[in-house]
Amino acid sequence: MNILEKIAQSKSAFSKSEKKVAEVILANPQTAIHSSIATLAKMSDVSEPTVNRFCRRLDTKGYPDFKLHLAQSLANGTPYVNRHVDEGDGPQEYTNKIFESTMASLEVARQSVDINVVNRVVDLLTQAQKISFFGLGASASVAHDALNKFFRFNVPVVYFEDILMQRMSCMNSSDGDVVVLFSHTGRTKSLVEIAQIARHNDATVVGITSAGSPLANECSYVLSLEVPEDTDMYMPMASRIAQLTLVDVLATGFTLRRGNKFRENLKRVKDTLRNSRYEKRD
Amino acid sequence: MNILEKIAQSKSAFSKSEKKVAEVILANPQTAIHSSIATLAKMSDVSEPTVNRFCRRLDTKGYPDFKLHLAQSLANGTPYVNRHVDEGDGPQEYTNKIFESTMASLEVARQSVDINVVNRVVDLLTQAQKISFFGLGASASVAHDALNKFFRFNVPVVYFEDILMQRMSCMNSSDGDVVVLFSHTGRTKSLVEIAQIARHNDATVVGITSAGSPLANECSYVLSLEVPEDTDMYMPMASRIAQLTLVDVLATGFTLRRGNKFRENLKRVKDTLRNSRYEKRD
DNA sequence: ACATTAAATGTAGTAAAATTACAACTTTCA
DNA sequence: TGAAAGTTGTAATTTTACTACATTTAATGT
Repeated sequence: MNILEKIAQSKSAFSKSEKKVAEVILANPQTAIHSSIATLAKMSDVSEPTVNRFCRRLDTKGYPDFKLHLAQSLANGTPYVNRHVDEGDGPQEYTNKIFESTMASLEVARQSVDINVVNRVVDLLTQAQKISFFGLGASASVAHDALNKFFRFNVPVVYFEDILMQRMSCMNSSDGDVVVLFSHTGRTKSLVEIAQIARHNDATVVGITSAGSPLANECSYVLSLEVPEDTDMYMPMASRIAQLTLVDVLATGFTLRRGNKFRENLKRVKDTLRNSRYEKRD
Repeated sequence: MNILEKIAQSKSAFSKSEKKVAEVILANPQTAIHSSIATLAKMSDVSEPTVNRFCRRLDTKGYPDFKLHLAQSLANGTPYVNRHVDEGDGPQEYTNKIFESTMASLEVARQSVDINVVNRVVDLLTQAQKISFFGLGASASVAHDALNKFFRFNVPVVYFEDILMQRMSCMNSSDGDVVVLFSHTGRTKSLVEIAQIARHNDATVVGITSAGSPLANECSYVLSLEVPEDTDMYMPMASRIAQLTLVDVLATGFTLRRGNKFRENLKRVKDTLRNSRYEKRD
């Protein structure tokens, strides 16, 4: 587990002086890994053995071992999980926190993806007669994005923002059609209804939503993404990004399945856009 | 750069004994990071100063510093550097690669963001009479998402997919209006025109695009995101996610600027959605 | 082939860093 | 208030890393 996270969490288990050490390390971890125990002790205004005890409390063998763990936590661009934005943060702080927590969420999401389902869904998509992408609210833009991606593949793909259009579209669906539904919570009533309608019309329904939700129960296949809740801002943030990344994964799987020739075709699609762009001169 | 790669590459620059050290480290790097210079010397059958010289040749300050670098390289099982999807990849591989390269891109993007501009743009947004979000193609869904976010803030916010609507909207803009334009390349002609129209009508134009592009030149403020090119798939992937994360940053800055009371208001907006959802029972 | 020089490696001593043992000081609760 | 548990610091010890220098090995020219 990420040791910075661990420090933040076990704060209550620390003694007064140990907390001082924790503060200093959390404030500038990059400095910490390049300091000796003596300098860190001085920075935290405690004695050297206190720093040592601090390290052991975190289940490391001692200071050098702790530094190693710290270095690893800082290495992989997935620094602090759960770095929530708070009131007093300036632009520098909140910007970093948002980026970092987004990355952390992606890491969690990555580990929660069921590869077998991914593979199965890619299968379905490559064989689909028609693909529909629907989502409401924040997930609408995810569906929108999926449309954009799959549109390039020259397959029949459908996306509606309007809930009634979505319903009508699903009513007209049939065997061989795939309906992909996006919803973080999986509790949006209208979307659950759409899933039901689509299934009654023999379409295959894929839900990109949270496991065990009402929507998940109505789907033929569920790609569940475990994403730390964005409780702070009352806005969906990380969940959306995880969904989009999953769309990238599906799109990538799709192109790989279609093979090399198909990818050349994609390049042509991109080239077509050239006329609508200003040339890049190097 | 990953130090293990570096060791492998600089093999020719090493002396005979140094090569022995390199071998041992490459063979079992996990052991190496937990060994002292003495044990590593014994394992490699060389003297301690040789190990030390080996470390310096790799541009580290000494053995402890080298261990730090090594630990970072080992963190997270070869982190995400240049992990491009290729032909033979199975679902497991391409899923991981996509997630990892997305995270890597976010890290790069984070470092390239100009905090001062972020702060300035948040300023503008909080004071705007009307906010418009426009983007075309892949960036359309980003604009769509921005709409969704800022709509919750109860500020006049506008988004159109249709290029003509976008133009008309910009023609009607006036002093105090802020137009935010999304484009990865910044070379889409119609979007550059929109920037010009908006500026002629005294609106403030914010570009979320690449620095130095034609679009950037037409904007009052440019939030440039440096994102590694997604050359592989001929599809915008990481750039999009970086833009979305930046939208999150702006939205967060916005709410922070508006203060605590405002955030309670956000909570109410969220609660309003409750009726359209199935209850969650724990 | 041998001498001369440069490079590489190791030995031994030194400095620095981390850890331990223990003493002094706080806090807690009867 | 005073004993016990917990916390923190001082000083000594041990471990670790580094430096200076001596020795060996390799390279080059005569």
